[in-house]
Amino acid sequence: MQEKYNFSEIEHKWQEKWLAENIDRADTSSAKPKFYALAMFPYPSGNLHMGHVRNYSIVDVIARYKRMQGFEVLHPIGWDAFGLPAENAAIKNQTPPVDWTWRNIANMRRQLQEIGISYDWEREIATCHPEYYRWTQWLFLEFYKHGLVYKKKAAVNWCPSCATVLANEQVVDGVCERCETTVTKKDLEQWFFKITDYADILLEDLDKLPGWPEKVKSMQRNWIGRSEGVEASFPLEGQAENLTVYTTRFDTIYGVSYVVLAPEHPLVRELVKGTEYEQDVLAFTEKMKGLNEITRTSTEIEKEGLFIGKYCLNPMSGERVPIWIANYVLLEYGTGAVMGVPAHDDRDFEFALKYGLAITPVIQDPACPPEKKEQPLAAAYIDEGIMINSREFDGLPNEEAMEGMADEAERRGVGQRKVNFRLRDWLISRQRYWGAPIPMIYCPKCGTVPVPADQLPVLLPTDVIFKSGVNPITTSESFVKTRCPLCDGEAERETDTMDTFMCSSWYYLRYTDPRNQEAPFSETAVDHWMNVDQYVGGVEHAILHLLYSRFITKGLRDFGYLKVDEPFENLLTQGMVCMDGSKMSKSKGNVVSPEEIIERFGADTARLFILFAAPPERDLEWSEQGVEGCYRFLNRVWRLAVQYRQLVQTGAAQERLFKDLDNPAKEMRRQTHLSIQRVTTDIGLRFNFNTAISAIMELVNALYLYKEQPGFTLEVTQEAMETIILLLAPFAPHMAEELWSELGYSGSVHTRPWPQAAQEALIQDEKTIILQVNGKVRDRIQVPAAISNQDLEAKVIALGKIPEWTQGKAIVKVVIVPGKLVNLVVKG
RNA sequence: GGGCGAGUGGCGGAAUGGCAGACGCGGUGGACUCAAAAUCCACUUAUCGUGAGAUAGUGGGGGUUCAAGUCCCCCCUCGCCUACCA
Repeated sequence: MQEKYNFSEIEHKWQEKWLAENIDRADTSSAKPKFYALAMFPYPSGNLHMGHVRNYSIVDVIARYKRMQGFEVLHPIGWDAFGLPAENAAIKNQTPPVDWTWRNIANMRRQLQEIGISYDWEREIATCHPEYYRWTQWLFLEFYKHGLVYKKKAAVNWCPSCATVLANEQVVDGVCERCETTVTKKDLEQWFFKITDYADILLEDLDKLPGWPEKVKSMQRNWIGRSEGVEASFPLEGQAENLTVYTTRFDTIYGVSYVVLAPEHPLVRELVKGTEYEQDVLAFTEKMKGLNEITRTSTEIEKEGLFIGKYCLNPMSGERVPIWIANYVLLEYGTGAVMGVPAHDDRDFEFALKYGLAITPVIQDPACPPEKKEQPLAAAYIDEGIMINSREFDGLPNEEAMEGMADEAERRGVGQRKVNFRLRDWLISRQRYWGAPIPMIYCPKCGTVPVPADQLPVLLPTDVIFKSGVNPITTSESFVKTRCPLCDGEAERETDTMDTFMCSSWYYLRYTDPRNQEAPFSETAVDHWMNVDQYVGGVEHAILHLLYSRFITKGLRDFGYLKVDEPFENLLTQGMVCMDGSKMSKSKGNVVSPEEIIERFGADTARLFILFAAPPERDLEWSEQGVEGCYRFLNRVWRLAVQYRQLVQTGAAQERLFKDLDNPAKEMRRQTHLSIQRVTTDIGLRFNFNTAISAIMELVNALYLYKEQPGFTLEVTQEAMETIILLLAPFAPHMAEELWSELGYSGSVHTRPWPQAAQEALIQDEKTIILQVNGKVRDRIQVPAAISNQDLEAKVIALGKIPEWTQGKAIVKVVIVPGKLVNLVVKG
């Protein structure tokens, strides 16, 4: 055994051995209970960053710990390999995306192997591999077959720079998430997944996920945005048609003083046609179109609107109501038309004030003093109250009136209760090359025809030209020109590819059976491994990826391919890796490369630091000195092993008897088992790896001191050393493995059972009791652990410094917390 | 505007309602050394005190409790998400 900790040599040696033997292979037919540990798979950008290292280290600790606990662990890795950067790189360097991507994967695979994550490499997948995207296409067809995929012309978010459509989720502050170009609107025929059919169940089933952070669930709830309201029909004056509005405050219907439409609302053109208002209205609409998403939807911008010269009738009161258009009404939500109730809505209030529209209160604020009741409102009153100015509903609490009014509207056929969602259907078309082609064919005779499943995959063509602003796939004649599967006539292929969120919405299923050539996965494999027991990734995927994955899982369940309702049983969202207070990123120039750290300190140190510096959910502040501290700690463990080598080796495999231990030995042994207990709960129950590591550090510190004791006990020392190595195995797998073999143990430390805390070792003969007077700590005493409360009380009152504090005062109460504390409450 | 977090030493961070600051970093002192580095040991919230110790102390203010960093109410600051959703 070398005197010095040579991490580089050790790490490479074991990495090669583990890989050659694939010791982390997951066996589907194993009799052990299964555990599926999963990190969100990476985009192969070319290099691993610290965020990856953190993510994978967290999951690796869990995976290794579970293996030692006797579970058969599935811990796979793969590549979310389709996407824009490959294509941009292709344009820039004139290399095909496929080459760029595979080169990046090769490099990142090597980097992953250098941090010693315990993956089953035989299950590695890449979404850009035809054997993978073949099944992504199959998935598309399955959803199509079940009526959950459709094509429609839609005003879509268009990024002029990427020349593609973006999902709402990919537009951030009105600019493209990827290239930060301002997004515009464009009318295009697009493929959609009908996720809205699943809106209710996606919302409801969030309650089935106690293992998810509340934060993520609430983000999904808000995104789905379920609301209950009424769709009311306002008859248009002098026309047969109705104007439909959606409202969640039908109780305020008698307070309507105007109705307002989104400028793009199709009725607007019709209503103003040939009137004196036409020109102004069209000009206003054009102006709105010209504004980008941010300005348009910003609450900061002043409300602006225009009367369009027409009226409709309030379906409840029959009152004549002017029709307006305004910038604050969104076409996409509800019916694109809103009833304006200035007295009880902040936005309507602001609008009415500006344009001098009537403000009629219909709900009385109970807190409003009587003398103010007749005065004009200073602000909209949006809370509960008693109805006024609402005919037969006057005097009722507004919640009650809401029900009555809705009943009446339904009876009279002028309104209908309606549940509305903010969630839109999922637009999956992308006018890009580097993605899974949508398996559809357009035949002049037969129309839109799906590619038969046995003809999959629809391969990406290679005879394409890459240039900015054009979908390269359309430049491949061999791809576009095809034959109709039905009539064999000349036909054309769909040239759009799928949103990469499609590829990542089912990869966790493919891992269960990654080499299956007949199906995306076999029933046996998927039923055996699903659900994912622990999923770990960044909170940035809280909405999109996780919602789409839940949707796809529910669809496949409904089609009969799966049994599970939800894909991810437990979710952990890890914090960012920061430096100097802000997220490590290339643009900020505050990045530390994992490779550099591994070269200088080794993978075990890098892993240990990243797990020790903060609990996993929280942001982590990178600290060079912190890294050195962890390196020092591992060296300290190494030196301990070097010193004890001879001693431990002689007893490595033997049964140990702990008889006639002296006090220091008992204390050392207690420390050992206490550490086992703490590390076990910290990893298994709390995911607090930072405190788990500090518990191991304490054990190491205790052993350093114990060895200085005259006549220390061999068995106790052996047990402590062995425990340190076992507890360290999930965190610093290379060092643990090396020490395990150097100290004469056989086999891999990673296949050893996790140590168990022996209860008898934790028992103390004596305990320290805290003595308080009126809640303040005044003294502490050593007492036999088995002391009775009476004896303890008597002892406390008489002994130590306590009489000093109770002198001349009456003890009114004695609180005893057994084994811990005595509090005397005194008076006078 | 709304939602969710978080405020604890010089720093990262610990504390099932029961000794605030574990562990690590940094700092101080000592040992080893010709010397330095490394290592090992000890100390390290502030104020007062030679000392034993005392007092204060977890963003601010109230409250519940024998006992509050922890539970309840109000307020302040910071971070993230979301945003005219009718």
